[in-house]
Amino acid sequence: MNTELSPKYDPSAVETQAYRVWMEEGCFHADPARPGEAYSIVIPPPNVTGALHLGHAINATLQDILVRQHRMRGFNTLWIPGIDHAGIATQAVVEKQLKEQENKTRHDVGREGLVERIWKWKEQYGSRILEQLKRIGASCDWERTRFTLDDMCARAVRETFFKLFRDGLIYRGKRLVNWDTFLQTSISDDEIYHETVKTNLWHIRYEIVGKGAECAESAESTETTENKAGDERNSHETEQKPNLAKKDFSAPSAASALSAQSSNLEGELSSSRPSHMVVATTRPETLLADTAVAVHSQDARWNWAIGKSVRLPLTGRLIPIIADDILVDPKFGTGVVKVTPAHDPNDYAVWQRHQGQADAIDIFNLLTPDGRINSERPEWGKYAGLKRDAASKLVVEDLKSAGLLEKEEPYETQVGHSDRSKTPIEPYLSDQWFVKMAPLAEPALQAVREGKIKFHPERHAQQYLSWLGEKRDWPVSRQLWWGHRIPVWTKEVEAGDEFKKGATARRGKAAILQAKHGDVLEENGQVWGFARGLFSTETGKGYHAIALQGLDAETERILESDGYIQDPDVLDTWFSSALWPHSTLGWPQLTAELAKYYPTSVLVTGRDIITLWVARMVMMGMYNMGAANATTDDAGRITGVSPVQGARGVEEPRVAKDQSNPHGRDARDTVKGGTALNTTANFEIAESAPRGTMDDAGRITGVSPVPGARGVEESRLPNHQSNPHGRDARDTAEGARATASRLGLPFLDVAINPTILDGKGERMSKSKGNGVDPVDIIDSYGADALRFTLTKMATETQDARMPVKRDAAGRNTSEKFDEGRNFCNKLWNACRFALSNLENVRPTEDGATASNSSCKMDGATGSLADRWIVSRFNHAVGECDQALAAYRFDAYAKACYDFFWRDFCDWYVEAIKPAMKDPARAGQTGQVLATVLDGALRLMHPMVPFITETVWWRLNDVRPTRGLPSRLECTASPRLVLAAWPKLGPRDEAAERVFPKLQEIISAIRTLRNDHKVNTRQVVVVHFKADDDFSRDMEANREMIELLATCTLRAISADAAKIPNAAVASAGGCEIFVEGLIDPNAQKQRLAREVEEKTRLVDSLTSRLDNPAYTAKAPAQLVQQTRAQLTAAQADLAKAMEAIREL
RNA sequence: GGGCGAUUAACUCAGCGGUUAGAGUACCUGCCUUACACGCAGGGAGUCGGGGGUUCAAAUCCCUCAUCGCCCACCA
Repeated sequence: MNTELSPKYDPSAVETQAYRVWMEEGCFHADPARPGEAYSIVIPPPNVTGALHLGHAINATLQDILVRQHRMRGFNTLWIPGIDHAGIATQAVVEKQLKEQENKTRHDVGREGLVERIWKWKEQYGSRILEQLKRIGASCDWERTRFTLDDMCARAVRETFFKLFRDGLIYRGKRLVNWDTFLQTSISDDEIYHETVKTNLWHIRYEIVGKGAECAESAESTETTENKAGDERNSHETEQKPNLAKKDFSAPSAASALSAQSSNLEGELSSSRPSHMVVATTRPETLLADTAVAVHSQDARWNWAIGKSVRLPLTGRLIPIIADDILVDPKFGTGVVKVTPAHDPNDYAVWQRHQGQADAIDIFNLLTPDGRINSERPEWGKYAGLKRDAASKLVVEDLKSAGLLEKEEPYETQVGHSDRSKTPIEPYLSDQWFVKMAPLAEPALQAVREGKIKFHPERHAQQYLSWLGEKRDWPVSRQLWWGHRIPVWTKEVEAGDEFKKGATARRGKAAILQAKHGDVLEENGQVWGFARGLFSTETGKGYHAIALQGLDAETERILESDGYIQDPDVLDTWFSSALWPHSTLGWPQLTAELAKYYPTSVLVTGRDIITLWVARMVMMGMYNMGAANATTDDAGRITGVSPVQGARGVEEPRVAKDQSNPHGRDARDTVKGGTALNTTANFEIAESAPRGTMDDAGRITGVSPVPGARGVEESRLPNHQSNPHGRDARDTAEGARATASRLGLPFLDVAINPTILDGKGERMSKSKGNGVDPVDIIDSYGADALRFTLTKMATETQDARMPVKRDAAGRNTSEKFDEGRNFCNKLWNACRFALSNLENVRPTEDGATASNSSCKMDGATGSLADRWIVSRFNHAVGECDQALAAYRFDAYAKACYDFFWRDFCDWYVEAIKPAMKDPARAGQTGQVLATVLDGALRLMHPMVPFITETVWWRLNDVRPTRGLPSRLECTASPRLVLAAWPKLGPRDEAAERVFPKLQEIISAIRTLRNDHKVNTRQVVVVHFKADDDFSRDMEANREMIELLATCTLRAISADAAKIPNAAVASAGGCEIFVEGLIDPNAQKQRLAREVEEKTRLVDSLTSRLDNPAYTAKAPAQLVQQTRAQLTAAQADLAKAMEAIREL
């Protein structure tokens, strides 16, 4: 290979070649059999909905930095790439395309047709995404690329669903869900965004109807029994009671109604009990499905009416007036709330709360799946079939003509919209599968609370904890066609619960009908399914449901030929994402990869999916991989599968809880607000815990490692389980890994990468049009430039703003990448220069040994510059190590930048030019140059891999042996990607003390030259007045000073005489006189500035020292330092003032 | 309503108890000094959002106000 570096840096040539070599040589491929501690990362799989933008690019870059650095550090490193099928999002995109291009809906093309189209989309965008990642330079193990919908993931999904199903953690229930009427599927809370919508608040009159005609009497009794507090107001009410009954309900005058209402609001002096209640709503059409109105039990305006009814407008149906102190805020509005359980989450909660109580209320589903008023109730006849807006309009009109519309006022409200279809969502009552969260969430909370998993920056743990702490059950079914189909087959059972009586007389799949509720189904000792009885409150029918454990087309066929039907729904896309860290490694098979690389080392992701994804991965990782299912060695590696303890171990803790709950209600199954799930709408019969036993014989592969008692116990009882040793097992890396492995944690660290915003502070996204395609940036700036800039932006302050503008080609771009490009260009050219110097110099003949002995870097004979740059390099190594260990990528980039550009290019390379031309010294300095260049390339490689790799090849050609093996590790490696990470070496304090002083005086001379407008090439004559030590240092480095300051040193001594007509400066603790620079004005200006500065400093230091508290309380060393500073500053000031006087 | 974060040079951001607050970009001056003009040398530029407090010492810690952003909940 010709390794010569082209004079002009051409990113695309460099990138193409380097990446091809890495791929051809399998540099990214991980082999679990190879030695080395494991370091593994799974990529957050990008959605296959479209191409990647800069948000993905920064995420990939940061992971690649970690992966490359650890690979160089000798870890057995694996980075798994992959893509997410992104269920609803992808289907929505394809459906939209279908509509736009062919004007068809999914129903026109059918399930298979649509899924086929989505697969095509997936092929197209999936490969585009992988291509983008490669262009960025991601060093993923492409042989292990996964897709959340591939067979490997599918097996993990089946296994997990099966386990949850068997363990009673999955149930089917009627729930009020967020319904996307366009896509006709439920969506999770997280897929909703709110938009402010201008609408009206309609005040509607509901006529109060007593039980029979005896309103007054019943009112009285209500008061006496229920009102213990609020006597004052009650006395009003009691006195006013007689006026109540006689009212014309049908058409009260507006005036009287208004006055009645307003006085009611004040709760005083109302002359009569109102004949009606006024409720306000933004959704008048939902009143059709009202099943109650609620008031606060302590609200004297209304509590007398509790137990009475109101006549529902337009339908005439009577609905009860109930008390609900949670729903109703008596201070808000009229104090009366209409209750539409099937169409409002709060109202649904009311319905739940009142279930089984004396004041239980009804629930009617109002809508059809496509968002129209349904025709389930005859009373809705006129409105049935109307969509939201039409129904609303008509209802309002009808209310108006019936005189029941009290008023109509403009109102702004937040309306939930589906993130996928961008249409308003409707609360909708439907059958869904749910995962119980409480038992899964608790251990996941614990893992973070106890620091087993650490967030970086730490504060992000809070979001995780607060979300998981709610333990809201997870609705996992989606009425979609793109995704993992729910692996449950059901068959109606005629005699209601016949399935419960079945017997497993025969083994084998033919015996499924005999399987009874709670049976583990097996054949030849191989478990294949689990049976459960379901009961539908809606149809009143019983169902036999079987969840399959694995992917087995044959079994599915048998089931289906037996009349079983697979559930049509698919799983929430996050279900498969939640398994990602272990499913990609082969689980449920116990693969070598799983044993070696799980738990993964770190998850790098954006903060927006901490709840959606991170939390669920922890839960499912712990559930599937936790504890007793595998034994581990001391380092936490899985060494084998322990005998599966069977379902019993899992059951026991659960059974204990269930016993208190004989009706199958699950008190743990709560929704927000502490309301227990009402279980009469729950399909599941769970009167006994699953009872299956699992055969542990004959399991080789393909059978799940089932969590045994221990893991589950731990997770169930976390609060009793304070760390007995009082110390965090993370004290050692090995301990951390062992703990994580035992608990099944998917990763040890979570590093949150910044969100990329545009110049206006808006989140970058395709749909907003402010998204930037990383490939566009790579095309115009280069991948390394992209990576450098993104790395530098990866600060702890999360939002990274990036002004975006449009380039000539109409692509989005950003000037932010100039910095990265400049850096890469500098890097290229500096390397080219260094290498051309090295080419011209013979390396010391006998290689490392000779050079090692001839170059005494920490002795006195090496040049100051040589010793200094090695020390600076070691400083940089320390900075980089520290930064990367703390996930401070910006600090890593800065350390590289400062070292390479400022120290190496600006000073070292300039300083050694004469030495490299001098055959007597070039050998030695060449070794240092080669060695430091070697180290710098290693240090920067994770961030800018292409350019460093390319230069590395050239360096290997030019200098196969660098020298200085004792300082910098120089293990021969033909490929930088596989070379060793630099070791932290010692600093050279003397060199780092003296060199900066030389820098100072050089800068001072340069400044004088500039101030006096001396021509760049004109050599000036300089005298120094300096102490003996520094005089010696300057003398020793005369060549460097003269070169870098373009000057000749005339006199250097402690008593150098003042030179007439010389420009004067002081720096590095000495006085500098530059001959022949006569520009009194410039000189005056400069001295005046210096006097001002020094005066300020002297004042500041003086006042500090004058403060007795300071000298008494501040550290002595600091005080001493301050004194020394003051002395120096005073001396400087005196000199400057004297110089002014002499002008 | 609850939580988190931000506010530092014209712009984008570091710094998070201790010298005269830094970088990149932009700007000004001079240089095409044969590695690099995507560069070199030099320079100007900030009462660290306002107010209070703690401390010998505050950009840094605490309180408060203002503005902006994000997350969660909710608005009948």
